[in-house]
Amino acid sequence: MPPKKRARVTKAGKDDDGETAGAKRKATEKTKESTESAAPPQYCHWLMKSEPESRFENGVDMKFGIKDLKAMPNQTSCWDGVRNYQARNFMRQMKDGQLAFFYHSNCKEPGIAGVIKIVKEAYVDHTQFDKKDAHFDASSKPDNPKWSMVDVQYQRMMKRYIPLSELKKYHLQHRADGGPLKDMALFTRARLSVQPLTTEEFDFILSLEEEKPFRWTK
DNA sequence: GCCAACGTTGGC
DNA sequence: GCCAACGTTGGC
Repeated sequence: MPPKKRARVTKAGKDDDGETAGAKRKATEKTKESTESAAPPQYCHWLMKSEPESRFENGVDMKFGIKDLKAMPNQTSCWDGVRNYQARNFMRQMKDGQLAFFYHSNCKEPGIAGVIKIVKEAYVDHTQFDKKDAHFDASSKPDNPKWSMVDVQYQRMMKRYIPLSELKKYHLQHRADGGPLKDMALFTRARLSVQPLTTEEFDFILSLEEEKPFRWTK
């Protein structure tokens, strides 16, 4: 039922519980004496990247901008094609009703285009088994699927587009003065296509909608 | 189109 | 389990 979309992420390693070697090592150290419930911090806001301009991968157009989501039935789509364990694990943490920014990547002017809502929590990404899909994963078996997806629904456009360049200026400024974007994953983990935002980061970015585009003040 | 950053692979 | 080679992301 959920319509189709494409998100793009790297192929990743073979570890079937989905941690990189480094992350796993850390987790093991951490959970040695503490119990299972040494849970990761719970995030409730997200940023999800997708490409609004045409680009062909294995003969398939990866274009899926916020307008494409809005044009879907019920303005809803599954977020398939994520093939990176960190990104997948963040999707598995997502809860029904949480909000995310729809980020336009790999385009003329990258930036945050709008707000979307998680409307279905993580379930099996069927495209991993589809040989014709750009993100087919021959190493994933139906009895033990590797990759998950969520469903998202369009909420609204940003009142104004928030370009990456502007976010970066705030990031640099906040690194110096301790402001809310000082550790934003968009800059500290630039290649992650699904990333968490703290409430402070999310609220600060929303507040930018009301501001004039950033200018350096002398 | 270039290429830096970084994640993954595979030889040893 | 190190690490060089390779592949991908995504800004510019």
